[in-house]
Amino acid sequence: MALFIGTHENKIDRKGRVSLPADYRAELPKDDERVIYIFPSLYTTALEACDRAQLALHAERIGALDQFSQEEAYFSSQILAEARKIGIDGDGRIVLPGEFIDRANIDGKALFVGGGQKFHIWQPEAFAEHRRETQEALAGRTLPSLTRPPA
Amino acid sequence: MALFIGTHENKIDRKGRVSLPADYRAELPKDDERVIYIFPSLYTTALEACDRAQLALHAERIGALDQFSQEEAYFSSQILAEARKIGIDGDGRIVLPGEFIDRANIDGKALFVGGGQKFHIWQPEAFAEHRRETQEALAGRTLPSLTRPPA
DNA sequence: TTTAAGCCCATGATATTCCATGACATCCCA
DNA sequence: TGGGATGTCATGGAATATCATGGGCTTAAA
Repeated sequence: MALFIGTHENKIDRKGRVSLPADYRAELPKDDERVIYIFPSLYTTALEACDRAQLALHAERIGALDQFSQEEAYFSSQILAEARKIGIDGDGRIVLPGEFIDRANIDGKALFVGGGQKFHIWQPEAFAEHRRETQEALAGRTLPSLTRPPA
Repeated sequence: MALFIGTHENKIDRKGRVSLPADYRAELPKDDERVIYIFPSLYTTALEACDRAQLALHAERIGALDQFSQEEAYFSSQILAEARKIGIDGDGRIVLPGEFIDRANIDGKALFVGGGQKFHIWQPEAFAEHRRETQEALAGRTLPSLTRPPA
Protein backbone atom coordinates (compact mmCIF):
# COMPACT_ATOMS: atom_id res chain seq x y z
CA MET A 1 0.00 0.00 0.00
CA ALA A 2 1.36 3.37 -1.01
CA LEU A 3 2.04 5.93 1.72
CA PHE A 4 2.67 9.43 0.45
CA ILE A 5 4.02 11.68 3.16
CA GLY A 6 6.00 14.87 3.51
CA THR A 7 5.99 17.96 1.34
CA HIS A 8 8.27 18.77 -1.56
CA GLU A 9 8.42 21.91 -3.64
CA ASN A 10 9.67 21.30 -7.16
CA LYS A 11 10.16 23.49 -10.17
CA ILE A 12 8.18 23.19 -13.35
CA ASP A 13 10.36 23.76 -16.36
CA ARG A 14 9.24 25.51 -19.51
CA LYS A 15 8.09 22.22 -21.00
CA GLY A 16 5.73 21.66 -18.07
CA ARG A 17 7.85 18.94 -16.54
CA VAL A 18 8.15 18.44 -12.77
CA SER A 19 10.08 15.87 -10.80
CA LEU A 20 7.78 13.60 -8.87
CA PRO A 21 9.47 13.51 -5.45
CA ALA A 22 11.70 10.46 -5.11
CA ASP A 23 9.89 9.49 -1.90
CA TYR A 24 6.66 9.23 -3.82
CA ARG A 25 8.17 7.34 -6.70
CA ALA A 26 9.50 4.80 -4.23
CA GLU A 27 5.92 4.10 -3.13
CA LEU A 28 4.72 3.20 -6.60
CA PRO A 29 4.81 -0.34 -7.95
CA LYS A 30 8.01 -1.28 -9.80
CA ASP A 31 6.28 -2.88 -12.74
CA ASP A 32 4.16 -1.57 -15.59
CA GLU A 33 1.85 0.34 -13.29
CA ARG A 34 4.32 3.18 -12.77
CA VAL A 35 1.70 5.81 -13.39
CA ILE A 36 -0.33 8.15 -11.28
CA TYR A 37 -3.84 9.47 -11.72
CA ILE A 38 -4.63 13.13 -11.23
CA PHE A 39 -7.89 15.01 -10.96
CA PRO A 40 -8.97 18.37 -9.53
CA SER A 41 -9.81 18.25 -5.86
CA LEU A 42 -13.53 18.61 -5.26
CA TYR A 43 -13.23 21.18 -2.50
CA THR A 44 -10.00 23.08 -2.95
CA THR A 45 -7.97 24.56 -5.77
CA ALA A 46 -5.43 21.77 -5.49
CA LEU A 47 -5.01 18.72 -7.66
CA GLU A 48 -5.45 15.31 -6.17
CA ALA A 49 -3.31 12.35 -7.18
CA CYS A 50 -3.11 8.67 -6.35
CA ASP A 51 -1.88 5.39 -7.74
CA ARG A 52 -3.90 3.03 -9.86
CA ALA A 53 -5.05 0.85 -6.98
CA GLN A 54 -6.50 3.83 -5.16
CA LEU A 55 -8.29 5.14 -8.24
CA ALA A 56 -9.75 1.70 -8.76
CA LEU A 57 -11.10 1.95 -5.23
CA HIS A 58 -12.72 5.30 -6.02
CA ALA A 59 -14.29 3.78 -9.13
CA GLU A 60 -15.56 0.88 -7.08
CA ARG A 61 -17.15 3.16 -4.51
CA ILE A 62 -18.80 5.26 -7.16
CA GLY A 63 -19.99 2.11 -8.87
CA ALA A 64 -21.64 1.04 -5.64
CA LEU A 65 -23.88 4.11 -5.60
CA ASP A 66 -27.36 3.92 -7.05
CA GLN A 67 -27.03 3.78 -10.80
CA PHE A 68 -28.48 6.83 -12.53
CA SER A 69 -28.74 8.66 -9.24
CA GLN A 70 -27.58 12.27 -9.07
CA GLU A 71 -24.85 11.25 -6.67
CA GLU A 72 -23.47 8.69 -9.02
CA ALA A 73 -23.53 11.13 -11.90
CA TYR A 74 -21.87 13.80 -9.82
CA PHE A 75 -18.91 11.84 -8.51
CA SER A 76 -18.49 10.06 -11.77
CA SER A 77 -18.25 13.28 -13.72
CA GLN A 78 -16.14 15.08 -11.13
CA ILE A 79 -13.64 12.33 -10.53
CA LEU A 80 -13.67 9.63 -13.15
CA ALA A 81 -14.35 11.92 -16.08
CA GLU A 82 -11.80 14.49 -14.96
CA ALA A 83 -8.99 12.16 -13.99
CA ARG A 84 -5.99 11.70 -16.21
CA LYS A 85 -3.42 8.97 -16.28
CA ILE A 86 0.04 10.47 -16.07
CA GLY A 87 3.18 8.59 -16.97
CA ILE A 88 6.57 8.97 -15.32
CA ASP A 89 9.57 9.46 -17.55
CA GLY A 90 12.97 7.88 -17.18
CA ASP A 91 14.18 10.69 -14.96
CA GLY A 92 11.23 10.48 -12.58
CA ARG A 93 9.32 13.43 -13.96
CA ILE A 94 5.70 13.94 -14.90
CA VAL A 95 4.08 16.45 -17.22
CA LEU A 96 1.13 18.35 -15.81
CA PRO A 97 -1.55 19.03 -18.43
CA GLY A 98 -2.09 22.73 -19.02
CA GLU A 99 -5.71 22.66 -17.87
CA PHE A 100 -4.61 21.27 -14.50
CA ILE A 101 -1.89 23.87 -14.15
CA ASP A 102 -4.47 26.60 -14.78
CA ARG A 103 -7.02 25.03 -12.53
CA ALA A 104 -4.57 24.98 -9.61
CA ASN A 105 -3.06 28.41 -10.38
CA ILE A 106 0.34 26.83 -10.57
CA ASP A 107 3.12 28.98 -11.92
CA GLY A 108 6.70 27.84 -11.89
CA LYS A 109 6.61 25.82 -8.68
CA ALA A 110 4.48 22.91 -7.59
CA LEU A 111 4.09 21.82 -3.99
CA PHE A 112 3.57 18.12 -3.44
CA VAL A 113 1.74 17.48 -0.18
CA GLY A 114 1.54 13.94 1.16
CA GLY A 115 -1.81 12.69 2.41
CA GLY A 116 -1.40 8.96 2.96
CA GLN A 117 -2.93 7.00 0.11
CA LYS A 118 -3.16 10.16 -1.93
CA PHE A 119 -1.24 13.37 -2.33
CA HIS A 120 -2.10 16.86 -3.44
CA ILE A 121 -0.38 19.25 -5.78
CA TRP A 122 -0.72 22.89 -4.76
CA GLN A 123 0.35 26.28 -5.82
CA PRO A 124 2.69 26.84 -2.84
CA GLU A 125 1.09 29.96 -1.41
CA ALA A 126 -2.39 28.56 -1.83
CA PHE A 127 -1.41 25.66 0.36
CA ALA A 128 0.11 27.93 2.99
CA GLU A 129 -3.18 29.78 3.11
CA HIS A 130 -5.22 26.60 3.28
CA ARG A 131 -3.02 25.31 6.06
CA ARG A 132 -3.38 28.52 8.04
CA GLU A 133 -7.13 28.29 7.81
CA THR A 134 -7.43 24.72 9.03
CA GLN A 135 -4.89 25.37 11.73
CA GLU A 136 -6.78 28.37 13.06
CA ALA A 137 -9.96 26.41 13.12
CA LEU A 138 -8.57 23.45 15.03
CA ALA A 139 -5.25 24.33 16.66
CA GLY A 140 -4.75 22.98 20.14
CA ARG A 141 -8.00 21.14 20.21
CA THR A 142 -7.60 17.61 21.35
CA LEU A 143 -9.23 15.45 18.81
CA PRO A 144 -10.43 12.11 20.02
CA SER A 145 -11.14 10.91 16.53
CA LEU A 146 -7.69 9.51 16.06
CA THR A 147 -7.76 7.50 19.23
CA ARG A 148 -10.62 5.41 17.98
CA PRO A 149 -9.96 2.61 15.59
CA PRO A 150 -11.16 3.18 12.04
CA ALA A 151 -14.68 2.07 11.25
CA MET B 1 4.64 -4.89 17.02
CA ALA B 2 7.39 -2.50 17.95
CA LEU B 3 7.90 -1.55 21.60
CA PHE B 4 10.21 1.40 22.16
CA ILE B 5 11.25 1.81 25.78
CA GLY B 6 13.97 3.48 27.79
CA THR B 7 15.79 6.73 27.14
CA HIS B 8 19.07 7.31 25.34
CA GLU B 9 21.01 10.51 24.81
CA ASN B 10 23.09 10.55 21.64
CA LYS B 11 25.22 13.10 19.86
CA ILE B 12 24.26 14.72 16.60
CA ASP B 13 27.17 15.46 14.32
CA ARG B 14 27.35 18.50 12.09
CA LYS B 15 25.62 16.64 9.27
CA GLY B 16 22.62 15.96 11.46
CA ARG B 17 23.45 12.29 11.93
CA VAL B 18 22.52 10.50 15.15
CA SER B 19 22.74 6.88 16.14
CA LEU B 20 19.31 5.40 16.59
CA PRO B 21 19.60 3.54 19.90
CA ALA B 22 20.39 -0.13 19.30
CA ASP B 23 17.38 -1.09 21.43
CA TYR B 24 15.10 0.73 19.05
CA ARG B 25 16.73 -0.66 15.95
CA ALA B 26 16.15 -4.14 17.28
CA GLU B 27 12.41 -3.42 17.32
CA LEU B 28 12.25 -2.61 13.64
CA PRO B 29 11.57 -5.20 10.96
CA LYS B 30 14.64 -6.80 9.40
CA ASP B 31 13.47 -6.48 5.83
CA ASP B 32 13.10 -3.56 3.47
CA GLU B 33 10.98 -1.59 5.90
CA ARG B 34 13.94 -0.53 8.04
CA VAL B 35 12.79 3.05 8.16
CA ILE B 36 11.12 5.27 10.67
CA TYR B 37 8.72 8.13 10.19
CA ILE B 38 9.18 11.38 12.07
CA PHE B 39 6.90 14.37 12.48
CA PRO B 40 6.63 17.27 14.94
CA SER B 41 4.55 16.42 17.96
CA LEU B 42 1.19 18.17 17.91
CA TYR B 43 1.37 19.25 21.53
CA THR B 44 5.02 19.64 22.51
CA THR B 45 8.30 20.83 21.02
CA ALA B 46 9.46 17.24 20.61
CA LEU B 47 9.56 15.14 17.50
CA GLU B 48 7.46 12.03 17.31
CA ALA B 49 8.63 8.88 15.55
CA CYS B 50 7.17 5.50 14.71
CA ASP B 51 7.61 2.64 12.29
CA ARG B 52 5.84 2.25 9.00
CA ALA B 53 3.06 0.05 10.33
CA GLN B 54 2.14 2.66 12.91
CA LEU B 55 2.19 5.51 10.43
CA ALA B 56 0.04 3.47 8.05
CA LEU B 57 -2.42 3.14 10.93
CA HIS B 58 -2.43 6.90 11.42
CA ALA B 59 -3.03 7.36 7.70
CA GLU B 60 -5.85 4.86 7.81
CA ARG B 61 -7.53 6.61 10.70
CA ILE B 62 -7.19 9.98 9.05
CA GLY B 63 -8.54 8.49 5.85
CA ALA B 64 -11.56 7.23 7.75
CA LEU B 65 -12.55 10.76 8.79
CA ASP B 66 -15.03 12.62 6.64
CA GLN B 67 -13.22 13.57 3.48
CA PHE B 68 -12.54 17.26 3.22
CA SER B 69 -13.79 17.91 6.72
CA GLN B 70 -11.68 20.35 8.69
CA GLU B 71 -10.55 17.52 10.92
CA GLU B 72 -9.30 15.54 8.00
CA ALA B 73 -7.50 18.55 6.56
CA TYR B 74 -5.96 19.35 9.94
CA PHE B 75 -4.54 15.94 10.72
CA SER B 76 -3.47 15.42 7.19
CA SER B 77 -1.55 18.66 7.06
CA GLN B 78 -0.14 18.35 10.57
CA ILE B 79 0.89 14.72 10.43
CA LEU B 80 0.98 13.28 6.94
CA ALA B 81 2.25 16.40 5.23
CA GLU B 82 4.82 17.04 7.96
CA ALA B 83 6.08 13.50 8.36
CA ARG B 84 9.29 12.39 6.76
CA LYS B 85 10.50 8.93 5.96
CA ILE B 86 13.93 8.46 7.47
CA GLY B 87 16.21 5.65 6.46
CA ILE B 88 18.69 3.93 8.74
CA ASP B 89 22.22 3.68 7.41
CA GLY B 90 24.52 0.73 7.67
CA ASP B 91 25.87 1.98 10.97
CA GLY B 92 22.47 2.35 12.58
CA ARG B 93 22.22 6.10 12.19
CA ILE B 94 19.50 8.40 10.97
CA VAL B 95 19.79 11.90 9.61
CA LEU B 96 17.54 14.47 11.21
CA PRO B 97 16.44 17.11 8.70
CA GLY B 98 17.49 20.62 9.68
CA GLU B 99 13.92 21.85 9.98
CA PHE B 100 13.21 19.17 12.57
CA ILE B 101 16.37 19.99 14.50
CA ASP B 102 15.30 23.64 14.60
CA ARG B 103 11.73 22.83 15.43
CA ALA B 104 12.79 20.79 18.48
CA ASN B 105 15.54 23.22 19.51
CA ILE B 106 18.03 20.42 19.32
CA ASP B 107 21.66 21.39 19.51
CA GLY B 108 24.35 18.77 19.63
CA LYS B 109 22.47 16.17 21.64
CA ALA B 110 19.22 14.34 21.07
CA LEU B 111 17.28 12.50 23.74
CA PHE B 112 15.36 9.45 22.59
CA VAL B 113 12.41 8.78 24.88
CA GLY B 114 10.60 5.48 24.50
CA GLY B 115 6.83 5.57 24.40
CA GLY B 116 5.68 2.12 23.39
CA GLN B 117 4.56 2.08 19.78
CA LYS B 118 6.20 5.42 19.27
CA PHE B 119 9.11 7.34 20.67
CA HIS B 120 9.97 10.97 21.02
CA ILE B 121 13.11 12.89 20.25
CA TRP B 122 13.73 15.81 22.62
CA GLN B 123 16.22 18.50 23.28
CA PRO B 124 17.43 17.01 26.59
CA GLU B 125 16.64 19.98 28.85
CA ALA B 126 13.28 20.53 27.24
CA PHE B 127 12.37 16.98 28.16
CA ALA B 128 13.55 17.45 31.73
CA GLU B 129 11.31 20.49 31.99
CA HIS B 130 8.39 18.71 30.38
CA ARG B 131 8.87 15.81 32.74
CA ARG B 132 8.89 18.12 35.77
CA GLU B 133 5.68 19.76 34.67
CA THR B 134 3.72 16.60 34.08
CA GLN B 135 5.07 15.12 37.28
CA GLU B 136 3.94 18.09 39.35
CA ALA B 137 0.56 18.02 37.74
CA LEU B 138 -0.09 14.36 38.09
CA ALA B 139 2.11 12.96 40.86
CA GLY B 140 0.41 10.24 42.81
CA ARG B 141 -2.23 9.76 40.19
CA THR B 142 -3.09 6.15 39.60
CA LEU B 143 -3.25 4.69 36.17
CA PRO B 144 -6.80 3.99 35.11
CA SER B 145 -7.38 0.47 33.98
CA LEU B 146 -8.47 -0.19 30.50
CA THR B 147 -12.19 0.02 31.08
CA ARG B 148 -12.76 0.28 27.41
CA PRO B 149 -11.55 -2.48 25.18
CA PRO B 150 -8.20 -1.49 23.70
CA ALA B 151 -8.14 -0.65 19.99
C1' DT C 1 6.85 23.69 -40.70
C1' DT C 2 5.24 24.24 -36.16
C1' DT C 3 3.90 22.08 -31.81
C1' DA C 4 4.06 18.86 -28.57
C1' DA C 5 5.69 14.58 -26.40
C1' DG C 6 9.10 11.20 -25.40
C1' DC C 7 14.14 10.07 -24.70
C1' DC C 8 18.84 10.37 -23.50
C1' DC C 9 22.61 12.83 -21.47
C1' DA C 10 25.07 16.44 -18.44
C1' DT C 11 25.64 18.74 -14.01
C1' DG C 12 25.76 20.67 -9.33
C1' DA C 13 23.89 19.94 -4.97
C1' DT C 14 22.51 16.91 -1.61
C1' DA C 15 22.11 12.61 0.55
C1' DT C 16 23.74 8.01 1.32
C1' DT C 17 27.25 4.49 1.88
C1' DC C 18 31.69 2.86 3.23
C1' DC C 19 35.62 2.53 6.22
C1' DA C 20 38.20 3.62 10.59
C1' DT C 21 38.41 4.37 15.63
C1' DG C 22 37.75 4.37 20.60
C1' DA C 23 34.68 3.26 24.48
C1' DC C 24 32.17 -0.01 26.74
C1' DA C 25 30.10 -4.24 27.65
C1' DT C 26 30.05 -9.20 27.30
C1' DC C 27 32.12 -13.56 27.03
C1' DC C 28 35.37 -17.20 27.98
C1' DC C 29 38.71 -19.85 30.11
C1' DA C 30 42.29 -20.52 33.25
C1' DT D 1 37.23 -14.67 40.13
C1' DG D 2 40.28 -12.28 37.55
C1' DG D 3 41.61 -10.45 33.22
C1' DG D 4 42.37 -10.91 28.52
C1' DA D 5 39.80 -11.55 24.12
C1' DT D 6 35.86 -10.56 21.34
C1' DG D 7 31.76 -7.84 19.95
C1' DT D 8 28.75 -4.25 19.84
C1' DC D 9 27.92 0.46 19.76
C1' DA D 10 28.40 5.38 18.97
C1' DT D 11 30.99 8.56 16.37
C1' DG D 12 34.01 10.92 12.74
C1' DG D 13 35.60 11.67 8.03
C1' DA D 14 35.91 10.55 3.19
C1' DA D 15 34.14 8.35 -1.01
C1' DT D 16 30.15 7.38 -3.72
C1' DA D 17 25.43 7.45 -5.38
C1' DT D 18 21.00 9.75 -5.96
C1' DC D 19 18.12 13.59 -7.04
C1' DA D 20 16.30 17.66 -9.17
C1' DT D 21 16.90 20.30 -13.06
C1' DG D 22 18.32 21.97 -17.60
C1' DG D 23 19.24 21.23 -22.49
C1' DG D 24 19.20 18.86 -26.92
C1' DC D 25 17.61 15.35 -30.18
C1' DT D 26 14.28 12.43 -32.16
C1' DT D 27 9.45 11.04 -33.35
C1' DA D 28 4.73 11.83 -33.82
C1' DA D 29 0.83 14.52 -34.27
C1' DA D 30 -1.38 19.05 -36.12
